[in-house]
Amino acid sequence: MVPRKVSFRPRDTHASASWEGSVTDETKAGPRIERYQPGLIEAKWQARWNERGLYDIPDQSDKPNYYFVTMFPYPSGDLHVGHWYAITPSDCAARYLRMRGHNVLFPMGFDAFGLPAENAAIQKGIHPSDGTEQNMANMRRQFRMMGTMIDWRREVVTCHPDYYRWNQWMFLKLFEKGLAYRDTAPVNWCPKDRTVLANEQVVNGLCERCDSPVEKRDLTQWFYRITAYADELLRHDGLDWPERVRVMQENWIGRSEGAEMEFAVEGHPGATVRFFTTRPDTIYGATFMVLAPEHPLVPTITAPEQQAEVEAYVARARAASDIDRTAAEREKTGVATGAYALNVFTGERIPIWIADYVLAGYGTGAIMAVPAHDERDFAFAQRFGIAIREVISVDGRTHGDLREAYTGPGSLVNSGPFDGQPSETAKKAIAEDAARHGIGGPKVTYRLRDWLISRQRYWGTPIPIVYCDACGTVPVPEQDLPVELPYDVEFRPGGDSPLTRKDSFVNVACPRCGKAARRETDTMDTFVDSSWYIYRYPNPRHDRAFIDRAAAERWLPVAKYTGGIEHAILHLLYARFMCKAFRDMGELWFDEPFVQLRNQGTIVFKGRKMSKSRGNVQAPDQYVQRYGADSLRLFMMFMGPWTEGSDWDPAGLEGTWRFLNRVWTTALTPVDAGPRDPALDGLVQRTIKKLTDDLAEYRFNTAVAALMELTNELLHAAGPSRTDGIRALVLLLAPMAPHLADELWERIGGTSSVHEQAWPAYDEAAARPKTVTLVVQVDGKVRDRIEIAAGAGEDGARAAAAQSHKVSAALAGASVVRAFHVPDKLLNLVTK
RNA sequence: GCGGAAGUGGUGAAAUGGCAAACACAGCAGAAUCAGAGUCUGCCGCCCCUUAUACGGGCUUGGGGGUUCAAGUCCCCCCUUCCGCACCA
Repeated sequence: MVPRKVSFRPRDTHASASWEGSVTDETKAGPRIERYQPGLIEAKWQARWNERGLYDIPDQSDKPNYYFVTMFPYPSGDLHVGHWYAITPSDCAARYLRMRGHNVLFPMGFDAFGLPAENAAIQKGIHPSDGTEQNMANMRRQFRMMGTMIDWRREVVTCHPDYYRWNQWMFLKLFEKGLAYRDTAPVNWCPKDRTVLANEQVVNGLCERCDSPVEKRDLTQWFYRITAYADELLRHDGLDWPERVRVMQENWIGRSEGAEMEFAVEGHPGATVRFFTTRPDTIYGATFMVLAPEHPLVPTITAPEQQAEVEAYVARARAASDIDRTAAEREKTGVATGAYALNVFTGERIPIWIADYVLAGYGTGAIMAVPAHDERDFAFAQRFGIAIREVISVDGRTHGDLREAYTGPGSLVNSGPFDGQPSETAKKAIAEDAARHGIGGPKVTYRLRDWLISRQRYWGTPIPIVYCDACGTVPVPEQDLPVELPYDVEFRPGGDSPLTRKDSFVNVACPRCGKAARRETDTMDTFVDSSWYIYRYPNPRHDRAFIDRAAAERWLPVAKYTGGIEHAILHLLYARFMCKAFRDMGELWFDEPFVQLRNQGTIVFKGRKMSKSRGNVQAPDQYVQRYGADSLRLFMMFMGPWTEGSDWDPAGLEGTWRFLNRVWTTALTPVDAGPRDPALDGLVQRTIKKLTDDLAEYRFNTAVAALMELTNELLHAAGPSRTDGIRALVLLLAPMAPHLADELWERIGGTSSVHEQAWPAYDEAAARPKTVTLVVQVDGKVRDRIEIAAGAGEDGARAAAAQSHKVSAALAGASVVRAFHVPDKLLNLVTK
């Protein structure tokens, strides 16, 4: 049984033997009109566009170039409703710009490396390469079914060697510049995916992909030095980006200004504790220090009598997951090391503790603790009975026992020579004083970590490095690229990457000395692949460089970029970093890859984000079959504001389907003779204006509504105004419903394709209504609505209002003391 | 906890400080039809007046206050939801 909500009449819009005979009588007296059959029309126009190369975009034409990119998909095998929601409105916006007179490149490709393909290999025995190729073939078919204006000649596929060889080349360039390096660090390990992850790919302690709790492991891994660009990445000057994304990037980079200093450890000559603080002004209140449990100094400085307790605490901290350790509002724990540091400013010896509220990964993994002016230090000091000394005071006096930490500004007290200084100036003064004493100085710290790019998996770009016992870490020479991923490998559940077991891959002669050496078996994070694909679209087959500069200079940077908000700090930050790094190498000529960014909202199904891994994707195919791609495209745009996202409920699809049927009927019903209709002419002009503005701003929903209103009027109109209105309607509909528009364009006698027509122009004066409804209020309450000629002044409006008996009745006995007139809209008469 | 966005009919939603609910979905009624589907027309926030209709009137954008001739829109306080950050020194 079919549930009622989604019960559809048996209707196959695709070709059937008898379609030519199926006609309906739409008008009482008029001739019979063919039924709107999207299946036939869409197949016809997709084939014709293809034959004519309508979307083969030249690099140069008589029109200005415009580079419009929407994020390319992972080839999961099917374009689901979420993809349609992301892609078809973007396609509409690109088509609109094309009609506005731009030479618009709207390319597509596949982010084709990644774990799902490899997991399928392990579980189902499908080779990632074969599975991915099959998936891409199906998705290309689906893309054509959508009616997109993609220039497929420029398709980019990241898992093909002619793409990833440049990924490897870029790695070598970054390595040369010291921007790619190998280091041992505590890293995030996903036990389910059996690979390390970048910080950006860990969300609340869980793997971004599979939601498994992430473990910390000390591993030697490859990093891209994104932190070298931290300050520049903080700036979004000149970018037309959503504020939200900018804020997310700023938070992620997390710049803080302060000072780094070091205190000597008592009884350990040469040993110092380096720490970062944003409040050097409070240093006279530092009554203890705290090291992260993982801090390398801990074993050295721990006093013998504290050793057992310290070791136990460190072991516990290491075992705890990040989620447990960072749980908010957790009670403070910690252990004294028994060691003391010397606060050079106060000359006091202060105890050194370890506690897990200090993070190994931030700053130096050590802090000076100022309980009087930091909430966390306050809680810790209270719990362990450590001295709390006030050094910042709002009123310049000291106050004895503090009940809570004071974290605001004030003037310094108990701070020796700095007493009386405002805290803001003292920050700088004390940091500089520290520099004079040779124990540190001003310092800026970031939360952003370098980008961990190596993955212990097969289906990715091999990292072009060879390890030689004699020569060490040796980059693969450029001329030996690509380092090809071997096809013939064995996939096993769990364990290492298949590459580590592939002797013919691993064993290699050292490029430097020729002796036996071993290849790096890690592959690159797939976010590396997608961090530069936009440079490849202009000429994806260029084999001399990662970018065909001659072609790319005509397009780059990307004028409009659309995609999901989930990439705010992942893809978008990485892509900006790569752009800047290669700009500094002279390979790119612009500072930012994406001039304008817009995020579509998320389309959810029953409250959950649609994704293949969650198993709740909704297939568009049945809807395309029943209503056609044009109806579905239109519905994607009509559901609500595109940037807000929506719950997937196909019920409303019936509305856009009916609308397109009305357009069809209206456009093909012969027009009776009649006089011009100035009111309809005005509506046509206003609709053109509305569509022009709305499509430029991605306000698809109100644009569709305006076309519906126009169509509802045209339905009952006659004469030349109707003919002109239909022509405008077909042109305005073209970016949204490209197949239907082209069919109607042909049938109403248009030449070539509707997609090669200019966007209709409008005349501001003609768009203004000739008669308007004047709302007359008395004391702010609506009393009457009067039709008057547009352009009447206040006197005219008041004269018209005086004629209204409803207004007179409301004014009975009262005298008008003031009047407010909004021309052509409203008159508010205010009485005593 | 900090930062941001949002809260409007049965539903999706619309509204440069100037007629709240455009445009649709669902629903109801009618036309046409042997009948259904599709199509077309009308109704479709709440309350009151009225036997009922017609005609009227009042209220209504999460709650409370304010600014204004006029507030969904601006300001203040509160509630709720969603998103981001979250022991970041």
